[in-house]
Amino acid sequence: MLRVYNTLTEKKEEFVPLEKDKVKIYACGMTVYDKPHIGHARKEVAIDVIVRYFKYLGYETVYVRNFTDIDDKIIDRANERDIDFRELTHENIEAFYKTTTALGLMEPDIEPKATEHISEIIEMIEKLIKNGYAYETGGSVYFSIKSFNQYGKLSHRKIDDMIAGTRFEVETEKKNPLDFVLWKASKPGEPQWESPWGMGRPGWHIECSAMSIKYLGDTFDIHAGGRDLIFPHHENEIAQAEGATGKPFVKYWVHNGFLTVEGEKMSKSLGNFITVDDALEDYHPEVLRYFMLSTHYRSPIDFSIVNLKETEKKLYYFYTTLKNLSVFASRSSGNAVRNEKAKAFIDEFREAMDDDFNSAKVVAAFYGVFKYLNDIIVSKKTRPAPEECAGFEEVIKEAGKVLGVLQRDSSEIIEEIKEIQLKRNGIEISFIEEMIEKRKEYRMKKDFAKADEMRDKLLELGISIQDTPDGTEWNFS
RNA sequence: GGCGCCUUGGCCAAGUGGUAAGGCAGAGGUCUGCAAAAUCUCCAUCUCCGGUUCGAAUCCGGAAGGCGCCUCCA
Repeated sequence: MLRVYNTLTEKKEEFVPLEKDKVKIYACGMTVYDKPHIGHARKEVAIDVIVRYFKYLGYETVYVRNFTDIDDKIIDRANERDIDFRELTHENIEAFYKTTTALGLMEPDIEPKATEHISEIIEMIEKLIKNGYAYETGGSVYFSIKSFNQYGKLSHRKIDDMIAGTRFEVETEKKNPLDFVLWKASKPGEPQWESPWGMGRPGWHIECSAMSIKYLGDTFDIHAGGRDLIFPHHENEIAQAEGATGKPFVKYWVHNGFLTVEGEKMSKSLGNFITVDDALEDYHPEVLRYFMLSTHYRSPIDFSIVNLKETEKKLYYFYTTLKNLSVFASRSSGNAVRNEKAKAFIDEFREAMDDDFNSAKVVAAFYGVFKYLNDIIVSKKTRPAPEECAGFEEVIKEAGKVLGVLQRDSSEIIEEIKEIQLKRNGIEISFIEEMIEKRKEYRMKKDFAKADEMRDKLLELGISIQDTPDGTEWNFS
């Protein structure tokens, strides 16, 4: 039984889809005023795994992820660079796609853009005015939060408390300081569209309500996003959607925790702003992905060098084991056999994922199985039959597919990781090969003192070597 | 000022009232020319103080520390 934590009820609930065997998911995508950063990556990986697990369970999924390609920040950035806002958003959308490809994220079924849904937005605003939830003033339209008596139900706040804590300047045309803009009258030179209230553009929250309802219906199963979106963005989305349709908007609200960098919040002012591109310079995409999954999606995660290196080591270990395993599995006559241990692993995997997508627990389960495999494979006595080895390969791939890891060819990915490590450490591979060659010569001459010297030199650079039946191998330790 | 979250061994991290998963690091063993890799063994009573309970890391109250949101933010 799958259980999902719902921000609305603040509890883990049994997942029951609105429509049998079907899950409709909307995840708030980027506001494309800048390049995607690693916080975006975390959110994308989290929702990606959630969607993958639904598919794994046999649900038909409809996954919608939007681009908000018009808002104040976009206009400001475009003005700073003196380019058209469309040029800016196009650029950042391309950058976003680059990272989703690198991180192996599934493509959503639908990717609507705000600027392509202006008429739906206007329609929704008209409904809100008609239903008495919104008012027009000076060419702009605002949502009146006082008129929506459930306002605050998602973020569990009281309106009066929020007003007391208001720190920003109250815009005079608003009836209530917490009222938010649905349609913004445009200033000269700004992007603008025609509307019943004059030229203007949509407010920041309305696009998600309009687009999610258009593609998923008035009520759908899951709406996801970062924690920070709970208020005001998602709170406002509920007010808009339910105000317009009169129906419940979303059944389960899912929010991922924040990512910190070396213990601090990531921000431009702290100078610790890391784009996905930056991160991919130093770490393999699958390492980044696996790192994101080693902590439960709702918990905060700290992006630190120590943590990343540990993850890198883990993946390296997994793929090395997989490589050894495949040697035996390839002798299989054909049919893979899942023995007790293999079945137990899959059970563990499902149980963990059923518990609010607890990928951190899956990580532990992976450890268990890899450790077990390393143990039994080395000995001829305990080594499972080739068919059983193939069975292990199968279950690892099966679980790995949901997390989006361990699908690649072991040898290839090991080489890729090594390349990144060499680059990161500024070491030439030719130097390593030279040292290994020299050591080999000394060893042939039984000059172990000299041979050890070669090894020590490599060790100083963080490189350890292993003598295997197939020759000497090296890796970063 | 308001609302919410977090605090588990040197570090990272699961823990859903029933007697602390896993990993890294560390110590010791096997293997090895020596190593490394792999593997085995060892290594915590859960920030503090009260309370509920036969029994609490898990529930309640309080304290301390950290964080987030309330303004754009995944």
